[in-house]
Amino acid sequence: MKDVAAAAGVSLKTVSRVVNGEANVNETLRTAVLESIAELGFRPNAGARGLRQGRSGTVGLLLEDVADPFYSILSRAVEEVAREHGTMVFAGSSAEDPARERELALAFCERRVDGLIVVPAGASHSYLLPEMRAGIPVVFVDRPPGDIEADMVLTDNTGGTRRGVDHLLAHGHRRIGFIGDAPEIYTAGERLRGYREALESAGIDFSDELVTQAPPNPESTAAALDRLLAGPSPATALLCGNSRTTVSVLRELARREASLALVGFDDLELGDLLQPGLTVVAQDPAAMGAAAARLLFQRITGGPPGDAAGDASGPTQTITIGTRLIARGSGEIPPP
Amino acid sequence: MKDVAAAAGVSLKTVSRVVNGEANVNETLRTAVLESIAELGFRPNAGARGLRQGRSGTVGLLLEDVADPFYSILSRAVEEVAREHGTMVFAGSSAEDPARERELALAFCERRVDGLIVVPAGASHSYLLPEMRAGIPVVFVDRPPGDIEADMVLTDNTGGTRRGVDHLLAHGHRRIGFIGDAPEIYTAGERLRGYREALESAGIDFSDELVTQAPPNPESTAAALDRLLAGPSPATALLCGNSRTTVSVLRELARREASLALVGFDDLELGDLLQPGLTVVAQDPAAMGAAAARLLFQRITGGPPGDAAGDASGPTQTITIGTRLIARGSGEIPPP
DNA sequence: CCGTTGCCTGACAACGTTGTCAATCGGGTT
DNA sequence: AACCCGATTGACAACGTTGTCAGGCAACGG
Repeated sequence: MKDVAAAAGVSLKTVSRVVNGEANVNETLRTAVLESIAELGFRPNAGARGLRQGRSGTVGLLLEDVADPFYSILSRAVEEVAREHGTMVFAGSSAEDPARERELALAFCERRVDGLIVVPAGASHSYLLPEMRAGIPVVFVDRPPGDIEADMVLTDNTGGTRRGVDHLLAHGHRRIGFIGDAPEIYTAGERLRGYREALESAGIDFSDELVTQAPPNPESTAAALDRLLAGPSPATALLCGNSRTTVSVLRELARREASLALVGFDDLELGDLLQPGLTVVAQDPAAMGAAAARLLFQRITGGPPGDAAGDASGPTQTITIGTRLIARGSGEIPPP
Repeated sequence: MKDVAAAAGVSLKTVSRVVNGEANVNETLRTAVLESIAELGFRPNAGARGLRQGRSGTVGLLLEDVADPFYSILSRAVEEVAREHGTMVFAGSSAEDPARERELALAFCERRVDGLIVVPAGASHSYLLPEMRAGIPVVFVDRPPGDIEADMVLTDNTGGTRRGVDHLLAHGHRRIGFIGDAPEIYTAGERLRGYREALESAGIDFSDELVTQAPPNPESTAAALDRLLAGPSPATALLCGNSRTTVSVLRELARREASLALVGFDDLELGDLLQPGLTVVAQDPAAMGAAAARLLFQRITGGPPGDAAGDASGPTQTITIGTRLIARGSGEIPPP
């Protein structure tokens, strides 16, 4: 910038004014400065600007895994909203490791991100309190934070599984199994709750042997299927609590050449091409990402105090995103 | 940092020394400083450090679409390598729009990224020349840059389609169709070349009516299928030039209840669950991302001059990543 | 003619950090 | 006793930008 000023024969400050499009700069000088800028290939240093102004034009996005379709779609939605605010996105994968989550979050904070969107991996997030007090807004997505209060964007997990079970009930099933993720996982618990509620509303007793809560690996899923299909009155339908479980179940069913009514939670890319098509309770990761980003930027921009939606320090908000049942065949198989 | 220094009763510089783990600091003082840091919740400002040191600990990753599985896997691989170097990744989606690509790339440069990994959308990249001359290394992935010379990481596209065609030939096919992306796209051209070469090696005449080059939307794919399956000697096998085309073809075949031998280029998540399983020429996006990132960090770190692999200003390198044929059924259907 | 106003410009400090250099101190060397 | 050495510490400038403030100038009203 010093060079540009010298080349254009003006002061540093005038170059700064031109770069920032401030009013009250003589048109001749402005042109001269712009020419020098082009000639020298000058590009303002966002870091230095951030240092002076206190804003980096940067947000951090902390996911379980950038490569997971659910999160990558969410990520893209965040990016789009950030773009509207002239902000770039740091993305990082926690790999479900609380230590790594923390390490990444603090690394983002060292980069002085203007805000943080976090899919919690660990159970404790009090390590973020100092940062939040220092003025970095944080929005949690998909799962609530462990031990602090903050804005959240969640899926209507309970309503989703309720809808899935209702769908199976409507097709005549009474023995409906559920295979969900480990009970420590927030979403797993919520989804199980929806399953129970739906059965209860239908006046059907909850039976333990129809429910499995385990990590979604092939082995435990196969074992869960064994349990479901064994015994005198086996399950005729199954609700899968997450997409990895759904995939494992599909593989296992294909291997056994077995079939039963199936509804998955969370959509799969090629669900319509399977035989039969996969019926799912679809989440809307793009809506979640967009909602989280909007919430975050409201906090960053900081509306007038008192305006609940805009006040940077207002009470925390929770946004719940609904689910959509997509019937493609597998969920409409009647009981034998 | 000033506050920490005051609290610990030392100078700014001593705090800096402790933060950076420099030698020659009295153990007592070091402890005192660390205590003050913890107490005040001090976190060093990476922007200011970058300003002084000339390194931001940041790289930019410019993709077509963060949400696309191919790129999101690539992205994760880049993140892992960056992590080893204590570097965070800015990710951005160009949406195949050259203007947006440029805008994002320059925004990254304003943030003073230490390097740039780019999947080119546009045909011209000379706009990056000033930045590269200013010392920002750039590595291109998946496609070569338009009009500049730089490091690249590419898939062996030609070898991949050759392998796919060979596979179909080995299963007895002689009328093998090819539906690829528009000819402007680099990878589409390379893949078509592999198709031609494989046919040539087998002594089979290339026939125009078996080849379509068009954007991978459902309509043009359906039209292409029409052409392939019409006429006196229709195609008995088909090689799809990219995964979106593959999906369109699968949908269209399902709709028509038709079937033919099919090999896709680029793997699909649930390819093994389809009936029949989808045979593909799989790319390795993780390997591409890792290779690109390693190349980039070699340039950033800047090995000894003369060391081709490490010299920051050495000659450009091109790394080619091989493909893998995964037979799952659809490519092993014999001709009627 | 003079004070006022509005426009335009530049000098300077400050943002938070680190590299450079000088200063101090205890101890060993000649 | 004079000297040198290494270890330890701090003062200060610099990185590239912008906010603050003051100064200069022309037009304007009185």
